[in-house]
Amino acid sequence: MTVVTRFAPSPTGFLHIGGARTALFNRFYARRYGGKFLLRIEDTDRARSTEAAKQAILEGLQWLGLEWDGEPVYQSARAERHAAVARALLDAGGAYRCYCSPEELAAMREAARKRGGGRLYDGTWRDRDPAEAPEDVAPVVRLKAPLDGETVIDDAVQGRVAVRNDQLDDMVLLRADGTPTYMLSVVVDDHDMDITHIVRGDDHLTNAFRQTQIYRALGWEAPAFAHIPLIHGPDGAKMSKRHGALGIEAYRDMGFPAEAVCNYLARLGWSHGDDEIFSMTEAAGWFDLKDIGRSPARFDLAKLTSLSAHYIREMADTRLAGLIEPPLAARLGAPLTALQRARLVAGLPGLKPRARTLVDLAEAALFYCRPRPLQPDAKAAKLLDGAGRERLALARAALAGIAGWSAESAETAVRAAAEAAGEKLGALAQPLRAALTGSTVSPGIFEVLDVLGKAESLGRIDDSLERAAG
RNA sequence: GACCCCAUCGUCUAGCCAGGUCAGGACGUCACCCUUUCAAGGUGAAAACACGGGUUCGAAUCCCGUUGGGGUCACCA
Repeated sequence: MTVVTRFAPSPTGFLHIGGARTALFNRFYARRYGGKFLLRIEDTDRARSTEAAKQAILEGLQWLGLEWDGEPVYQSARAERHAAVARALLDAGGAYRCYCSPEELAAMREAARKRGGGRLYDGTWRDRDPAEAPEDVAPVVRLKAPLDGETVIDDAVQGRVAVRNDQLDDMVLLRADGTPTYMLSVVVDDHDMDITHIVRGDDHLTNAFRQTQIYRALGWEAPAFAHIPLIHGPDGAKMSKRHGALGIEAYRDMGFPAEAVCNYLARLGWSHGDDEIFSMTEAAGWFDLKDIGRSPARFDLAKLTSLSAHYIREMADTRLAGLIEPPLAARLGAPLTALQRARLVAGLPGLKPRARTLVDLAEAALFYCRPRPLQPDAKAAKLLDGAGRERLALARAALAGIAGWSAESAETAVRAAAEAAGEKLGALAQPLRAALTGSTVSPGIFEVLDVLGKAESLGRIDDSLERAAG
């Protein structure tokens, strides 16, 4: 049997962190067993589904690198098939028409609450003679669910879970307007798409019982279920808009590389021994449902950030440059010139270990690309006053005499100048840093000198010297 | 409220199924080292089996209960 998994988001909002992880696990599982990973857009709620949300989901998946197999299936396009299945079930006696009014239903719900649980729907029309049907009421179609016994699902994550059938009522399959409900559509689609494993959030666990009853009524074999615990916000509460439930693109915009987000998400609820940092290919090779935990996890931005820093450090310079060029150009107000790009790539090795996100990195890289004269920040400006200016002049003189410009030769020259002046290296390095970068924080100063080149370096130093003099 | 699920450092987790380890790792925190700033890196430290009963020579591991957290209870998906 070929494994077929699916991710089935409803396009009523962005792709959130939990959905992304669900998609990731489904993809891992399909890859692990050489199967297929399908995408189904559950857009049957026309009132709430939006084109923008659909795009956000597709783009989010693509950004994360979670490509699906084949074309996405749109649930709304299959409504006629869903309804036909329900009508066939009706003809076979596995379902019936119910003419209850919303008021009657509300009363039943109230009665059930007073009773302290159990079935909501009291079965009024289950065995009633259809001849008694009121003529002016459009009926819904309900499943004739089993009254006693229990419905059991053997969940790959949760284990065997059983619910007594007297807790489950006759769910609506077809609305009064003839459109199928979610519960029916999901079952028909999963069946028609040959889904073998349904990996989804814990919040669907109770739906699994209802769906199992539909499968049974239809005489279809249910797929295997794996209900993964939800991701909670940092405070332990359910992820909601108030509690850090952002769209995946928000994390992209915060500067987290996609591989860091994937790696982080993979470790939330799933583990492979003590492995923390791994590629998605490795994870797919290791992945199995039995290694998914049963308890919910809290979202921890600090750990994501540390993974982000790791992937930035490890990333190839040219690729990294490509990722931060757009925001850099935006800050500069112009596209990068070849010279700026060359300096950027050359400066990246020193910049990388100092950045935690791509946003940090772009910000820190700005000084390599800024045109002269640089505008020093307040702390840097202070380093260029009085004594600092004199030491800077000392450093300039030492630098100006260098024949073969390199990080090493610059270091030799500046160290010698510091020693001659009876100063510590830092006394010359900090003013130099302020002049060269406009800041008090930067990569190693000799590396900066090297990347900038002799002419640009001396030019920036002179800019500072002149500013301090004037 | 009813039904269902869960419970190891602050967080993510290994260990649990097939009881015997100083309960391991990672993030974060703290200290020290390195050092031209800031990072990175290195070394080290503090930090957990929710509670109560069993079963057993022995329980984080098996059983029951309590407490705490979570999910679901629509003609939404």
